[in-house]
Amino acid sequence: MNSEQEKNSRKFDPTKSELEILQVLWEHGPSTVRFVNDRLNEQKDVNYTSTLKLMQIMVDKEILKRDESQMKHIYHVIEDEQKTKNHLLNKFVESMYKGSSGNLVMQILGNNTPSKEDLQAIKELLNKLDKNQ
Amino acid sequence: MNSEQEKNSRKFDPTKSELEILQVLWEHGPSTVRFVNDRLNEQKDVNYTSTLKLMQIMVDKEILKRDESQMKHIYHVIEDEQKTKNHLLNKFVESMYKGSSGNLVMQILGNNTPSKEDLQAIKELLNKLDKNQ
DNA sequence: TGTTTCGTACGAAAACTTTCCTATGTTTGT
DNA sequence: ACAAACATAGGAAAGTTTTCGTACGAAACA
Repeated sequence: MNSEQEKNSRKFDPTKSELEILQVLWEHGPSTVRFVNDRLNEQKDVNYTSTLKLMQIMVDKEILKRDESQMKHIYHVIEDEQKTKNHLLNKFVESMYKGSSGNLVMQILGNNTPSKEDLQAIKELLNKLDKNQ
Repeated sequence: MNSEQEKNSRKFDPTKSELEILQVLWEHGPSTVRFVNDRLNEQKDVNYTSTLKLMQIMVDKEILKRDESQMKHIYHVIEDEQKTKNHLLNKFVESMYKGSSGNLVMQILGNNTPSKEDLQAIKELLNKLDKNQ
């Protein structure tokens, strides 16, 4: 097994705060600490150096990478957004629905009220899956 | 706002270990600490008193309630399984898919491979929703 | 050039979660 | 009655995550 594969298979389990930072970076792309901290402060009080520290830790964990060529370092997420979300989704389905994504979908459709657009999009996706099988 | 409503609106955020205990109780119904601990030990090493402590904490947090009429206390989950799961699901959708459950379903259907039975069940549910609208 | 503002680095405190040791009482079986 | 097995209670230790104080250098600007 080479180091590339090791890196990919390393389990990636962001903490609550790390996830908040990831979401800012996913939404806005590579950013400075200042920018991320400003976004976070729209939701909650958090000190600049706290955000800095967290993002430094995330670099250590190889969740983020940073461009240090400027004084204001630019941070970006290493792993693809979809890949990470899919991983977290699978973990969620695994622990909450015994691995059955069908169960989860049924709970969504049954207990919540998805918009008509959502429903339409889902139907189309289902049809496409049918044709491909 | 009366205390009943406060109780319902109190945010409920089980930790990782608490969730493991909840899952045992959801699957097997009201149980003793001994039973829960035995189930947990099928997956990981954990001392009896650790499980006891955790379940006592969960009683404090009003996640569990216990019947102390016997020497072996019987613990049961206070909130309904579906309600709790729905709450956690909503939080997940909120933070990961900007609140759009449609987005989540699409990711599931697109990136994973649900079984034919799952797909069929989903279609039927969709049809039922259509008729009710 | 001096001072104010803004940046990173680092360590330690604070907060939260998890684990388990010890004390103590109850039940079971000999 | 005694010992062994089993139950709860409580607190402290260990582990993890989050927050922030302090130090110090670079940039902006009066």
